[in-house]
Amino acid sequence: MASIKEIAALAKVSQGTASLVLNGKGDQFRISAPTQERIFAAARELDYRPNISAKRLRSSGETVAPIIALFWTMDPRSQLIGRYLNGIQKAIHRLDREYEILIQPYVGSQLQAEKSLVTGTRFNGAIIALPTEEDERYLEQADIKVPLVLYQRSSDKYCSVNVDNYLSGQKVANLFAKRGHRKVGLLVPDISSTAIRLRMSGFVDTCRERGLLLKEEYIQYGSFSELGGYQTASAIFSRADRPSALFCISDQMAVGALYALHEMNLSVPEQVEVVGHDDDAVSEFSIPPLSTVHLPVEEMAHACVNMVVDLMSHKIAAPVSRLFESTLITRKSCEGE
Amino acid sequence: MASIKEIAALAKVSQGTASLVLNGKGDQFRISAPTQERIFAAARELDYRPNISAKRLRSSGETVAPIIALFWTMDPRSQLIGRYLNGIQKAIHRLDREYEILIQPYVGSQLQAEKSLVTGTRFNGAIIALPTEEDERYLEQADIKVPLVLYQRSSDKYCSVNVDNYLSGQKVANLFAKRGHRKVGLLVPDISSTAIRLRMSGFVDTCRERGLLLKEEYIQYGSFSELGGYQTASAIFSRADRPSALFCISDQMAVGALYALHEMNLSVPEQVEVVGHDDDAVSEFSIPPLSTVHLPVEEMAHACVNMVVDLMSHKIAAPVSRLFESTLITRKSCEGE
DNA sequence: GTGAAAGCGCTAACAG
DNA sequence: CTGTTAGCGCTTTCAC
Repeated sequence: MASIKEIAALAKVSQGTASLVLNGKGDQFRISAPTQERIFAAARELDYRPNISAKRLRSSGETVAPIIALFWTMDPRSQLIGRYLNGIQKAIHRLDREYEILIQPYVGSQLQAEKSLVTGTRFNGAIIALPTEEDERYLEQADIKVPLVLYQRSSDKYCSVNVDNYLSGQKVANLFAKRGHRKVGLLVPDISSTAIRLRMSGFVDTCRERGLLLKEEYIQYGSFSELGGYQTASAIFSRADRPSALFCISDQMAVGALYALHEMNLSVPEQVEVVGHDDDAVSEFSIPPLSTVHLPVEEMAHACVNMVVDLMSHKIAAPVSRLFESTLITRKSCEGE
Repeated sequence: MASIKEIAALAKVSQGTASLVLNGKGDQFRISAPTQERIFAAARELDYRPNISAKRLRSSGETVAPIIALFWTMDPRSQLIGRYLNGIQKAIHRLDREYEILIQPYVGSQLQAEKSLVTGTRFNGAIIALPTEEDERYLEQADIKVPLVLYQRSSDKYCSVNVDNYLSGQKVANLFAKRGHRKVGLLVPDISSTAIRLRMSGFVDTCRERGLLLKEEYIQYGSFSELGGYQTASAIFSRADRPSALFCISDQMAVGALYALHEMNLSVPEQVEVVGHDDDAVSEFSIPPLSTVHLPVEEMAHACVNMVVDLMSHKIAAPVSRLFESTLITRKSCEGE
């Protein structure tokens, strides 16, 4: 990467002059037009980009606030980011000190490509949201010294903020049992995620215990999207032998499922009861309104921020974790008792 | 902010030693335990946070890629970020050079609080998404030298990527006219945004031209959310004298409106036809599926990235703008001709 | 009008 | 085991 030194050399001026001109102060300092043009030409030729770190270091009249990075996977779940970000924002606002927040998108299962995590050269602390199982494995074996908090994951090695996912699955299965269902279905996002696996096993295990029939054909994996829900629900309910209740481990999928059922003239909740997961904004206004497992996203975001701040200021050292509990929200698609 | 120098002084060691220890290399360099403890204690006492810029500058074996910042408002529209981010990500991936992307959340109408825009000390170029009208005014009068692209806004002073919002409104009004409606309603997000105002005037003007009746009571302002759509639609349709078609300038609001209509036993599209705006993922799976104005978000994201990159490399100087056209997608809530 | 030089906070190589 | 030193790339003050 070309530095300002090289620009100066090429334009046959001193570094200082080059800096002035490149920062638009040429006229102010009355640098002659030809000189300015030579400098700009050199910059264009060498494709000059100022080094932000150097700029910032030097111009450090402005005190630089500590930086918290939020690693977020660039996958279909990107929908969820809005809600979580709002929580983060509010939590930071409440702190006594200023922080900069920087969102670092990364490709799921490619966390190891993010060198900044090990070099610690971009931020003072980080929150890693929704890592895939592969990413978790990478983290467990890696030696990361930057203060780190995992969101929606648990770990022995790092701090974490999580929700009892297994319990969430159990709650839904118990609800189905109480409602007198015998045959139940399950839609699972085809995403590598411990959280989703736990919700699934909580549900599956409890179904077994309570004698609910969860045939293999009643479990379908689809993309984390309305379309995924539509396709998988269609697959399950197009058979003659169908379940009377359906758990979708994502509200987005549940919305697609509701549509599929509507299309097949199966009425919800009369013929099929449906429960989603997450409590997205839309679920209160779907037709019918969707029963769902509410994730305390804002509270968890808050906890993440506090934890990473404490970690940065060495107030906590050993990995701690906070476990939240989700709540079942019953709406028309599957009323409570 | 305490620097490593002060830590070293307080712990009575040299700066070098302090650096070693604070970076976890104490054991590796066999710094004695008491010394290490003294250093850590000093750091804790002075609440030391390493200066990231300095770290990065120094450890610059890793070449630092130019940084593109994406300014995004922290308001209810945060839902939209997922789709746009995906577009950005893909566009960057296609470039020959590496870039870092950094998302900078900011509070709507508070863009002037973001000093980094004028100091240019955090990124090499920036995209500003969805500024409010107040933010636009600030930008017009400010003297910002960092390469800048406005997304979903137009400007004479800066580069911009936009869609013909006025035309979008016209298209919907024309559709309603063709469908033979006489009385029409309008739901508007109560957000300060030029884009939304233009969509609105395109719709209102064309309604007038084509002789559609858009009474004052048929225009409602609500929050950019399902709830907002629900409330405003309820307000319009609870009267005896109601419109037969409804344009919601946001799919999220449209979803709430669909629910309100369902609740009032007004069938869509038989009694009321509904058209949304944005083409969110959900609109294909609402009940009934929602006709909507498709925003070419991915293409626009792509254009933003290319533009800011060209700006950074001085390939373009004068402000240029690209205008996209939206397309009307007709689904069951309001079929085409 | 332009150049020279100092120094932002930090790390790493080298001494001792 | 710990201290000293030389910059990383940039801006800015002060000379000339």
